[in-house]
Amino acid sequence: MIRKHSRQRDAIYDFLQGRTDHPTADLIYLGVREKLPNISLGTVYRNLMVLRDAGLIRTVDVGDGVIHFDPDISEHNHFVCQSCGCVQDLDMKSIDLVKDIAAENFRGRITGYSAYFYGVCEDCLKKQSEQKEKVQ
Amino acid sequence: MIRKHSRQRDAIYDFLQGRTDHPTADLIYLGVREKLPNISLGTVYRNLMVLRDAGLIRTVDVGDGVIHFDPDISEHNHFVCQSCGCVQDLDMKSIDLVKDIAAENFRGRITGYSAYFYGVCEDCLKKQSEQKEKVQ
DNA sequence: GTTTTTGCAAAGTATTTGCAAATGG
DNA sequence: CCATTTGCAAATACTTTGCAAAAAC
Repeated sequence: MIRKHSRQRDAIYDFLQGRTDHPTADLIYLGVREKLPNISLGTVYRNLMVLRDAGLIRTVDVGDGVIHFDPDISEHNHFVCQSCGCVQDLDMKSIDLVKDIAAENFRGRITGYSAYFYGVCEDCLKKQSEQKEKVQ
Repeated sequence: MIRKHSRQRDAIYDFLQGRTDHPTADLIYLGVREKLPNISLGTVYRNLMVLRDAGLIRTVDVGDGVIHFDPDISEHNHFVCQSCGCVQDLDMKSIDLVKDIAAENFRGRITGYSAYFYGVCEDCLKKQSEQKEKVQ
């Protein structure tokens, strides 16, 4: 639980605000170090988990073995580009419908789900078609 | 790519066949060691990845930081019990519908998704209601 | 015989933790 | 002042890798 303020935690929180690129702890560490050069990676990890437990940020798992962090705490899903690795938000309607579909044939209680979608992002699709044009 | 047979790889594959409990590499190592006491953990990891790349088994990520392995290569989703940690198969209809819902407002190309559902499994629900009865 | 696979141990990667010192209220 | 938080470094957990020897074909 958060009991006191700390410049470090505030800096980490502020760094995340407005970002939609879902950085990893390592990237956050590098970014926050520009304002607080003495901050340590351990402190970054600790505070990210504290902020997560306080419900102020979210962790995002996209199957790459690294935790990503998201300042957007509203219920939404994510997309990972298999070409460039970027993680994007997914504005997904009927997000609860998915849970209902899963619960249909299941005898336990389903309270939620975690999902990520993968494929090729808009930018990489563009680059791919530009490459094709060059070849022709 | 698989070029030669090996007792180790066969034993790992056989150990998984028929299982629905999605064991981790470590558990597979312990299990296979009963038949091949000299097998090493590195060999287990190597072969699990070889089998996965050959499309003979699947890896399952349920957000607990450990890779689980599944001999069932058909498209299906998974459920993790937050009480006991077990991983169960989910017989989920309209599995592709989920992809379609996600693609609605997205400008890239979505080719697939990975999802796991969480909650309380049937067994743990039962245990919980038994506990309640005792207290009353 | 040549190539693949193994066992072992060491390395790698991401994250967590113990502890004395610093900071916050 | 006293409890929380920090920086540092060491530890942990899981997985991957290098290499000489063994196994497969």
